Amino acid sequence: MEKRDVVGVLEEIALLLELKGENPFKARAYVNAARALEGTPEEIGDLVASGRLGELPGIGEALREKIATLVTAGRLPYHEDLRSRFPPGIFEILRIPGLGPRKVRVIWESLGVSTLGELEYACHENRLVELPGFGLRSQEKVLRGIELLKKHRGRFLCDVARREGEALLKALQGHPAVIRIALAGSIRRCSETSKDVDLVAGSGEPGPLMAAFVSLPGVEEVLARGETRSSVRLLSGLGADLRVVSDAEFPYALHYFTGSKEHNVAMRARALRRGMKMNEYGLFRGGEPVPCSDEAEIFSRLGLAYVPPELREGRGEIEAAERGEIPRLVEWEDLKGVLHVHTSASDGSATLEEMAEAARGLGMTYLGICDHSKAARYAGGLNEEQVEEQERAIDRLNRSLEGITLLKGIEVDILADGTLDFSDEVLARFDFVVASVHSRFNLPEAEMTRRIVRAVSNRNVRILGHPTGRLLLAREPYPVDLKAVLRSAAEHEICVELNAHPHRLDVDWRMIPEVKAAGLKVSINPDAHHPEGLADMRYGVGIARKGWLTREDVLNTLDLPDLMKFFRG
DNA sequence: GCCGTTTTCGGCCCGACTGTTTTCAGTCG
Repeated sequence: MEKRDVVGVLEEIALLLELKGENPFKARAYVNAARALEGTPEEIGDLVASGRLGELPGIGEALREKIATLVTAGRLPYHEDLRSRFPPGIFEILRIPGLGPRKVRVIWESLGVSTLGELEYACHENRLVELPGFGLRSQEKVLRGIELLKKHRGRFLCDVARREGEALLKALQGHPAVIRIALAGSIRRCSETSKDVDLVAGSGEPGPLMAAFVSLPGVEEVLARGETRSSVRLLSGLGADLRVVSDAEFPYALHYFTGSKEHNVAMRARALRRGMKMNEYGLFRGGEPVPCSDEAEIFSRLGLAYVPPELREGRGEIEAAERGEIPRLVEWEDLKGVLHVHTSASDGSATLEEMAEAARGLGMTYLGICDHSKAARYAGGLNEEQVEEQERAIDRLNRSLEGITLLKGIEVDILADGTLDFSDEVLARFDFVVASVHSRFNLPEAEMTRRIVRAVSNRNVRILGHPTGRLLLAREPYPVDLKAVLRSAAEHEICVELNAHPHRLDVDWRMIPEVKAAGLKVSINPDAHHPEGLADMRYGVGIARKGWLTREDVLNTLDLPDLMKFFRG
């Protein structure tokens, strides 16, 4: 069992213990152990094999044994026992905002409700109102929460979808029947969420390939199986489709199944206007195929410059391609450094040094440390003394580190009135300041807008962190007049964060053209809380590309001297 | 369930907010 799976089981045990009404600190211990595992760069198999698992902080005798069982046996009877005490639907109910383990337990025990659908029905019957600790308002809130969940049901975050997709790709790539194979669909377009994995293969023998696909180890259920298309559901709940065409048809199929639907409609209409017909099997003029060896040639045959998959959203990319105005989009290799990461000084799990090592390993030349400020108590926010302490630690490290420079930053909380969590004198000490909203998300739009405008007007602030506060598939953005915020940000020459954490991807790519139009640069920031989190910047690059950004539009493509010039305003 | 020590068990992050209640429990970040 992989580390990620072990972490998942430990977190689920914590939840189940809380549902059961166990000592909450016991549940916390499981969460702590999960964090400890996530935080160590070591392979979990090595830790178990070498008997060093117990050396991790928060893992004692009992957890050491349970984790070892999980890793070696792939399952844990303790976990399965716990799980069997509750209906499976209870996990979905727990995802309703405002419902924690205690309230869910009350609902389940007193109403016998065990699925989202039953709960919705119970709300409509006014049965929640009667329960201790509940009332009319909480019932309405639960209903709104169910609506939100239903809206997102069946969608998966980009990191999950990509991981699953790449695993399938890797498993099939070596198959002797495969000539070409690629990920298509929303994953290839770097969408922030996906419903399923789309794979397209070119092959002369679809039969054996399909047989291999439907019997891959991650497949839970085969939904459909045919010669050209098979559809399965993976253990994770994610769907996966494999379409097999001849090798000659591959470029057309890849384009067609990459989408988006809007892009394809526009492309087919264009083909018609030019006397051709286009579908997933080819491009035809008068019934005769127009041969293309790759996607670029298809675009070229239609009089278009190549359109990168990220741009294929039916938002003017075809018109731009016709004019030859598809920009050279920003690439991973353009990134020079990382801004906005956390360390164990606040709620991260790694030290300054470990984060620096990881950033250097990714080829980055600077790393901006941005732990939380003191108002973020839940996240172990730093006070003024701790900030000074960290400053000294960074100075010490910078003297010994080679190839990478640590920058002194802070993610300062924007307080409810738009003032910041540190005085201007303290903020002025940092190399740069990221200002973010972490509380009071429910202010009316006008007040929220005033609040953030005030924050970005502070001369010490250089970056506005996760500008809309959304959590993908979980929390809507807070109401805010983003255009007004962008105007103010432009006036004060600050930069807008593209938070690359897969749960955020905030600012939304649909808004990025407006950010650029306002004359603002975007900073692709991982908001990493552990070393592996730095690689999330890849998702940020994908989103930046969806927003039509070039290297020049992205702050952290600057070399350190130019970056510091920007920070000093 | 972990940890540190008071070496055998008590404390474990905590304040704001919400909706319930009439002084507080649960949830969230």
